Amino acid sequence: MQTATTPRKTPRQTRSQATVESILEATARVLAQHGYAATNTNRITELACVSVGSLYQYFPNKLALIAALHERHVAQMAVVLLRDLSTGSRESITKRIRRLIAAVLAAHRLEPDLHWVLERNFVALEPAYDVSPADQLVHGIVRQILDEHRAELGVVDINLASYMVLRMLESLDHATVLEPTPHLATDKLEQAIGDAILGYLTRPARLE
Amino acid sequence: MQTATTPRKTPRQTRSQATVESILEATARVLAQHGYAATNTNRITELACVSVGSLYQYFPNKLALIAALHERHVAQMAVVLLRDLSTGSRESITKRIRRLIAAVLAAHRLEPDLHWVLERNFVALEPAYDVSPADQLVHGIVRQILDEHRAELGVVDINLASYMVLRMLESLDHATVLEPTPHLATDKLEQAIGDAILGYLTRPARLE
Amino acid sequence: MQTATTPRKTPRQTRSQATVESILEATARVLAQHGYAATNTNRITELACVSVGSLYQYFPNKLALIAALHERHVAQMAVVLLRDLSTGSRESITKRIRRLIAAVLAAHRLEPDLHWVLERNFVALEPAYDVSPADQLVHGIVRQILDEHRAELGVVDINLASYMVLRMLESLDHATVLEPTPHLATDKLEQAIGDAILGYLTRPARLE
Amino acid sequence: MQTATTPRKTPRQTRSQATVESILEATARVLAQHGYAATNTNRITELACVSVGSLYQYFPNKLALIAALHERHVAQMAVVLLRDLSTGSRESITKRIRRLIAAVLAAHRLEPDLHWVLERNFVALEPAYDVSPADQLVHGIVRQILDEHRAELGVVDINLASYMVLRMLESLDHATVLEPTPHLATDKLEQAIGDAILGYLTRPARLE
DNA sequence: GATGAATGAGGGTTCATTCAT
DNA sequence: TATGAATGAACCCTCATTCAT
Repeated sequence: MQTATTPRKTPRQTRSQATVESILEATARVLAQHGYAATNTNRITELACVSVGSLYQYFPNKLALIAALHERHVAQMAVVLLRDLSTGSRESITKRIRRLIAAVLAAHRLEPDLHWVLERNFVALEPAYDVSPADQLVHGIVRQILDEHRAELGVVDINLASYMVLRMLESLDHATVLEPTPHLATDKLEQAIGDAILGYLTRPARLE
Repeated sequence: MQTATTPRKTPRQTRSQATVESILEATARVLAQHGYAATNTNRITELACVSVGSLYQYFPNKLALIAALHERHVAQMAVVLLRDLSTGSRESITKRIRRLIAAVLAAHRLEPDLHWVLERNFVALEPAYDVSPADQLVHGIVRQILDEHRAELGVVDINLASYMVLRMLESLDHATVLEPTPHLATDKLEQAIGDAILGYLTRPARLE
Repeated sequence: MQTATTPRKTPRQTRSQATVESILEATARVLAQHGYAATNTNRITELACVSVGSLYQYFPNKLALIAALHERHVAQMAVVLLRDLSTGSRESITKRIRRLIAAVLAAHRLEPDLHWVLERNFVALEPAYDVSPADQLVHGIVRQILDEHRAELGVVDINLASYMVLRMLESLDHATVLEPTPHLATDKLEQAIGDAILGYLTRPARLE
Repeated sequence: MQTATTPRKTPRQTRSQATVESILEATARVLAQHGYAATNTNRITELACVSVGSLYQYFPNKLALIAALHERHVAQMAVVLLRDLSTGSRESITKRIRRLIAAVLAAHRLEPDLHWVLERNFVALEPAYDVSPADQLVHGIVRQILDEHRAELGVVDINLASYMVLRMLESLDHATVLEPTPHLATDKLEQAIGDAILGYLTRPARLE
C-alpha cells in the first residue's frame, strides 16, 4: 500500500544516503528561510547541488518530501525530549512540570523557523501528521504526571486537565521560541509558563 | 499613497456593492473550505458568479482582496466583542475574566474556519495585519482588568501577565472553537479556560 | 462604407464637441507622456473626465480614436506649414530651402512627443496614414522648388532628388526636435541641415 | 547583479542550444512578420515547436528574449560591417564613403524587417540598447574618416559633421532597404546617398 | 446622451513532474 | 543512477468593448 506521501525507495548506498540527506537539509533551509509558498523543487535542488531527477528518485512528489522532512524533524525533537525527560519521575510535581517545560522549549529551539513553517502549513494540510511521536511522548508524560499526582491536585477530569496543559505548553512555547517578544526576557517567560500551568493544576479554590 | 493592498475603487451603485459583497463572500467560503493554497481567483469568481474582470475592478490584486476580507472579518469580530464587553467593568475579576472569555469565544465562533486560515496564512504573510482592531480591543481590556485589580492579584509585572493572559485566551479559544475535540464538552472547556487564567492570575504561593 | 477607423458619428451639439475634444486631448497627453503601450481607454477616459461609454459613442474602437488624433495632429502641422510657406516662392533656392526647413521644424515642434509616438507606432500599423496632408504639402513644395530651379541645379532625376530631400528633411528634423542631442546647438543643427540639403542639390562636380 | 534582461542560463547540451536557437529564430520571424504588438510567447513557442516552459528556462521574461535577439542581430550586423570595412583605410574619401554606405546597406539587408521592428519598438523602450556594437563601429569609422580627411574637407566642427553623416546614413539606408520605393532603382539610390553625404562634406561655398 | 459596471479572451509567467540521454 | 532539458496545466492580471440603467 503505497500512499502518496511514502518515500519512493530507501537509499542503500552511502552516496544515495548523502543525496537524500542533502535534499532534506536543503528543503529545511529553504522552508525556514523563505517560507512555504516560496519553497519549490528548483530552489531545493539548487541548494542541495542535486538535479531534480534525483529528488524524484527518492520522493514521489513534493508533499512526500516535506512529509519526510517533518518526520525527521519531529524525530529530532523526540530525541531531545527523551534525553531531557528520561529521569525525574520521582520528583515533586513542580519540578516535573518545570522540567517538562524546559524540555519542550529545548525541543522547539532545535529549528524554530522550520517548526513554525511546518506547523502552520504542512500539518494543516495533512492533519494526520498532527500526532507526531514527539507529541505523543509529551502527551504521555503529561498524563502520567497528572495521574501520579492526582491526589495532590484538585484535578477531577484528567482528560480535560491534560488537554489544557498540553495546549498551554504548546502555545506558550510557540510564542516564546518563535516570536521573540522584545521586553520579555526568556527566563521570565519560562517561569511564567510554569506558573500558569501549575496555577491551573493546583488552584486551591474557585473564587467565583 | 496607494499601497499594494488598498482597494481599487469603492462601489457606488447598489449593483456594484452587491458584486463586491458576493466576491468577498465567495472568497471567504473558498478560503474556509479549501484553504489558502487552493484559493485562486478563478474559483472565487466562479463561486461568486462574476467575471475575473469584476474582481480586479475593486481589488488591485489577490492579496488586497484577502486583506479586505480580513478587515471585514475582524470588524465583525470587533462588533461582537464590543457588544459583549461594553458593560460589567465594575464586576469582580472572576466575572470579568469569564465574560471576556465568553466574548472572545463568541467572536471566534463567527467564522471559525475562515479565521483559522487567515490567521495561519495571511497574517503570517503580512505581519502588519496582526494587530487588528479586535486584537487591540481585547488587549486593552485585559490590561485594564489587570490594572484595576492589581492589588487583588499577586501580579507584579503587568506586561508579562497581560501577555500571558492574551496568549492563553487566544490559543485556548482557537483550540476550543476550531478543533472540535470529542469527549470534551464546550462548556467544560470554557470553564477550564477561566480556571487556567484565573489560576495563573490569582495563584497564591509558589509551591516550588 | 464604414471602415474600421472611421469616426462613429460627428458631434453636432457643442457639448458633444467638447467631449470629443477632451477625449482627443487626453489621448494625446497619455500617448506623449506614457507611450503607446501604456495608452489604454481607461487612462484616457479618466484623464478626460469622461466615461468609457462616451468614448465609444464617438469612436468605434481604439484604433479609430488614434486615427482621429493623428488626423488632427497632421492637420495642425499643416496649418503651421501653410502659414510659413505661403510666401517666398520667388526667392533664391537657398532662402527657399532654409525657409522650408524652418517651417518643418516649427511643425515638428508643435507636439514632438506625440508626433514621435504616432510615427513610430501608429503609422507603422496603418501604412495608409503615412501620406498625410502635411506630408503631401511638403512633398509638393519640394517638387516645386526643384522644378523651378532645375536649371540652376545639377539635378537630373527630379523624382530621386525630391525623394532624397524629403528623407533628409524628415530624419534630420526628427533628430533635431525629438532627440535633443546635448552639445549640439539647435541653430547650428538647423544650419547644418540646410547645408546638407543644399550641398546635395548644388554639388558642382563629382570628385570620384 | 542580475538585470531584468539578462539571459537566465546558458544552454550546455547541444539539444538545449538547438532549443534556444529555435526560440530566437521563431521570435525573429514573429517580430518581422507580425510586428511588436502581436508578438507573444504563445505564438513564438508554437512556431518554435517548443513549450512555454522551455522559453522561460532560458529567458527570465519576454523583454530579455527580445534583448537577446537584438544582441544577436546587431552582432550579425557587426560581422558584415567588419568584413566589409576592414580594408581601404588609405583610399580617397569618396571611395571610403561609398564603401561605408555599401557596408551599412549590406548590414541592413540582413534582416530588414526585424531590424525595423526592433529599432522602432524595442530600442525605443530600452534606450540603453541604442548604442550597439554595430553602431559604435560605424560611429568610429565615420569619425576616423572625417579626422583623416579634415584638411581636404571644409568641415570645421567634427562633432556636428559626424552626427550629420551618421543620421543621413541611417535614415537613408532605412528608407532604401525597408521601404522598397518603386520607380527608384537601388543602385541609383545608393549613389545618391553617397552624393548627399559627400555633398554635405565637400560643399565648397555657401551660396546664400 | 452619458454612465460605469461587467465581461472574458488573451497574455506573461511559474513550477511540479517526466523522461531521454 | 544521475542529469537537466522539456513539458504544459494553472495562475494572476489587463484591457478593449458591451450594455443595462
